[in-house]
Amino acid sequence: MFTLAEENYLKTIYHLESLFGEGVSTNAIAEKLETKPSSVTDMVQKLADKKLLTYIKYKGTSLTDLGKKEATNIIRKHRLWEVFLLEKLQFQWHEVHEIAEQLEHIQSEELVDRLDAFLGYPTTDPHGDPIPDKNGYFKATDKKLLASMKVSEQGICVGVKDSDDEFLKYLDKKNIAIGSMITLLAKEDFDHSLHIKVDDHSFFITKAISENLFVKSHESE
Amino acid sequence: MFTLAEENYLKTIYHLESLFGEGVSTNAIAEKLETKPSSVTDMVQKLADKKLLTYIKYKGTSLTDLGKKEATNIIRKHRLWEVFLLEKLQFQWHEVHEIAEQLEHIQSEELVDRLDAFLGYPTTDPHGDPIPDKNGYFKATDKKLLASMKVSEQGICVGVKDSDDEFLKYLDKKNIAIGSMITLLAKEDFDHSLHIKVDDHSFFITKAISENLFVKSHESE
DNA sequence: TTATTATTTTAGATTTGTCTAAAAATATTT
DNA sequence: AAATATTTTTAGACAAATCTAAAATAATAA
Repeated sequence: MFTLAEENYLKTIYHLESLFGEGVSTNAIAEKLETKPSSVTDMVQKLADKKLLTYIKYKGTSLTDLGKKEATNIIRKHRLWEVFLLEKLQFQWHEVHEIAEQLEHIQSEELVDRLDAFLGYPTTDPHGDPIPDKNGYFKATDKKLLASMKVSEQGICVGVKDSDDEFLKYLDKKNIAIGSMITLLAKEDFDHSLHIKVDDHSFFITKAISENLFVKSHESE
Repeated sequence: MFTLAEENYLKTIYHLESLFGEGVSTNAIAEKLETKPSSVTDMVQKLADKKLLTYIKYKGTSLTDLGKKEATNIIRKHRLWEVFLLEKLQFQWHEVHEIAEQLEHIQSEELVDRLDAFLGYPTTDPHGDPIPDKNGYFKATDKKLLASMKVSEQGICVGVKDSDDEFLKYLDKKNIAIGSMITLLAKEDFDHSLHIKVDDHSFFITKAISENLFVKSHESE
């Protein structure tokens, strides 16, 4: 249906739009896709011709409903494959994204449906992000940053904010994964580091780490 | 490492070479890939520059060891994905090839190794063809055509010769699959049709069908 | 408000993989 | 062996997606 390049543009514009609102700038897209602004202008005009987005010169672009539908479908595929890689093939957290970037472009609705069923219709991916259903519908999760927890509160790890490779490796090393039960033992006011317990093991994490990990309150479950 | 087009050429040339011997003709490649001979000439020269094959003008091409290694790796991936689709996602026989054509191009050695392990290191794919190991090594199966069986002999279905879509649908309908036990009840000399028993069900098949189904003698197992 | 800076677009070139049409080489007939 | 047919290659063109360099527009500062 769409080329690889087109799909990557749609996905990127979708993400930028949900982060910063309508009217995504040419430079923002170029930076995310590691390409030149002039290339973005070309492609955006092409996608506008195909009614996947609206584009006003010098004013940025916004996806149409059709474009959003395509984008969420690609995101659905990406996240389902991530679940597959992690749960079925025992990949580690930081390894799944790159491979899912390729798998998300495989064209077969039947395949996606069967994969979905095979995985037991998961609703979130290994990063805690929701997996859209066949119609592109999904509800935002009630996740919050580990940094916002109160002392003695318990939370279940549901994802990460920035999936930096080094960070994901750190999590793997510390045995923090989706579903890990995290208890906040103490807060250090001086540098905002946290003393936490994961499973049976307790240790300290820096402020930066705590602001990059999403948890779901254990009470709310 | 290689582009999609390059990989498809390598795979096609490998298949043609194993069928008809060294020195694959430009037209043969063009026909298989549904492209023009002039396009083949261009690509073949490019692949020769990359030392993946040897090419002599007007004389055809043959894969180098490097080219064969690449080709068998793609075939390995294709066949592993076919097993996955059939065994894990419950696809039918005739549906797997087209999707595997896409999946075979996913780049990740780690992924292939883990998939291999996840599937239990299968040695043949759903068409009865051997799956090369990591080093490209595989041994030819001792399969033979159903048409060559003797009356009252038993065989296990191991694959098909031409995987025509209609034919695979026919097999699905008749409940003939990899591993099916087939007993030859009788041969009709007049039209060479066969009376066979599959599991508990017996019926007639035409000569054409019997010459397109591979079995492995049950004694040899 | 004018000058300067940053962003975005246009124009033209490049690469990959393809095509058509014509030329060259090889194979087959007569 | 010459004529004909087939196969293969070359030459030149094209679409997709990208780039560089220059021009146009918008935003910011003096």
